[in-house]
Amino acid sequence: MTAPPPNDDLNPAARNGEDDSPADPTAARRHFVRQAIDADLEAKRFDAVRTRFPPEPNGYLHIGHAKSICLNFGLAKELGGSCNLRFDDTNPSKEETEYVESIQEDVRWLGFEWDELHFASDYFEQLYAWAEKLVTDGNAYVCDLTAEQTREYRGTLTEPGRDSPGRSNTPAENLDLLRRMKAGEFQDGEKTLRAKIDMAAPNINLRDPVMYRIAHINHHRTGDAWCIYPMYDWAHGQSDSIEKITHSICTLEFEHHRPLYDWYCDKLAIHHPRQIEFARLNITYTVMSKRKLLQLVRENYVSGWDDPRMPTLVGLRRRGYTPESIRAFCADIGVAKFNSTIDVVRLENAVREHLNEVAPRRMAVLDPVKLTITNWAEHGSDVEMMAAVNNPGDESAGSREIPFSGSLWIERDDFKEEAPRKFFRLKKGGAVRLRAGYIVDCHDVVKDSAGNITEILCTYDPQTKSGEDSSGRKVKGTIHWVSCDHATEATVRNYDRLFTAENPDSPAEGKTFLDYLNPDSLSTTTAMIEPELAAAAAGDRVQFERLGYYVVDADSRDDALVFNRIVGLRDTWAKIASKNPPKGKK
RNA sequence: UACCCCGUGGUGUAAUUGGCAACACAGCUGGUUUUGGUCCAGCCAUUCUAGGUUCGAGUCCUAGCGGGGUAGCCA
Repeated sequence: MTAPPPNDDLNPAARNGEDDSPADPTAARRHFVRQAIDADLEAKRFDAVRTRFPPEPNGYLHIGHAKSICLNFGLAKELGGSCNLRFDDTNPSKEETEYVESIQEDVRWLGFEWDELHFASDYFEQLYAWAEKLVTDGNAYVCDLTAEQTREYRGTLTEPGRDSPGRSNTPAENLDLLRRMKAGEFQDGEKTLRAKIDMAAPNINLRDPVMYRIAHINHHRTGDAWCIYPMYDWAHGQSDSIEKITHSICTLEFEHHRPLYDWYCDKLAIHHPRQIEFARLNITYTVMSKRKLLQLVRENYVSGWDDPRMPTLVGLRRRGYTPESIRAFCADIGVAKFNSTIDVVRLENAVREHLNEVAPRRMAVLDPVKLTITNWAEHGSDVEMMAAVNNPGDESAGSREIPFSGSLWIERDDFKEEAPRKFFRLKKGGAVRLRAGYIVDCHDVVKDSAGNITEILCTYDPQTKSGEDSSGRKVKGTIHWVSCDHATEATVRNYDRLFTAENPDSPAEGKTFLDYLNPDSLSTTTAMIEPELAAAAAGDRVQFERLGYYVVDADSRDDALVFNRIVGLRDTWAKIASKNPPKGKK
């Protein structure tokens, strides 16, 4: 048993970290939770660090949970402690086994392994025994008020509450009533067990909070064994205590539950963990509430919990995010009590940074237009194999051979008949480097009757072969391509942000978050891809040169590849182009 | 208009606990580059306000202002 010191204040002034050597670069990076734990260890309040991640199995985990997971498991790892996974399954009307499984998968996918796996429902027997103790000690009573009456009696934020008639029952009467509640003698809602604290407390959580409610519902683990179920406050801290958790880390909205958390542990005189609250994660251009995510799924705004546009872990996984990048993101954003919103570019940047190191480069043309090399006949053979490096930043990634021919697909965007001064790609009368190929000069274009360009005619410069250029020519631009005869088709799903508003959670008058759904959050196209990609398997991540990072989707088949855009490359040209809007022409 | 928490560049987090406001991202300049990617260099702050204590305040004190949370038999 560990009694808490009187001062649980986490204000900076009250912090008392260990005396870190200033030379330790990580010392400055320690967030307030870490500092509090360091201080507790120093003060011998606890002998080790034991944390837990306590999800309710009523939905899929999202990036916000990842912050909590990284915090709890990370702290345990850093400090040589332990971290449990515990399902807070005290409300059988909302919880399902499906979620229990997905949550475990998600935690493991993120790269963490729990020391012990528990369910709050495993503690129902102990919880009940403790409830009888509180009753016997005169610290809890059975209340007859209806839900409606309970609300009325509770008072308001500015007025104190009134005592429930049950408050004057004797312990013996309460014990009898509680046992009959447990035995199923009463209907749902007929009675509750309430802690006897203070109906005038300014903190409403202390106005005789409900401990047990009656619900004749089948529980996903305990079946029909129980018809009374503990409330969060009654179950959570006690579960922490049973597991000898030292630091019970939760989000800010539980801050004024802490006095109740402490009250239960004190009255029971059991191991007393310290609850510490931090600000939950908000990210721009998305929503994080389980209710809203569920609505997006149920009403088919997305294809499911694992839709690549969802901020769920299953969604991010399918989108192609790496666990490393999510962990890096969580470490990057820090932990504090200030309610902030993180710019989604931070997340995008995290995955870009990781993939830049590990994703092999490949060429794919998403919006193909044909480029014909009119002097290719001068070349000795129809096809020439070109060496292309897999990652210019990583020599060990090696290179591959790609076929080059007189008939190529290039990106429609990479050609303009008349181009602005800063356009470094191909234009009529201009030249461009074909990546890992030759420099070509454009002399003409072919158009259909509607005036659309159907073919671009170029000559190649034999002196300019990639890697053995003897021409001395310099061109401003390099573009990607694939050989028509060697390319294969693939479906490419270009995903974008799900919402157009930075904060869909605060809609304008008369609107809802659904009014800000991005109609262009998914655009699908058929791309031409280089031969090397034919062997790509689901989950493989590559960089399509000059475009972005892509992952092979689970829907992909050997004869019908599907790629998801994880994130685009940083696009400086788009910035320049948007600053100098084209005049007149489309 | 009750109680609790929080205010540091555009965004987020630091500041050896009273001693030159730092790091990252974004933005802007420029350089390198066979990806307009990567990489490199530079620029970008009256620490919410007003008083006070002090040789010295982002940090301590007082008052104000602003933001968030709380009235489930949800978690």
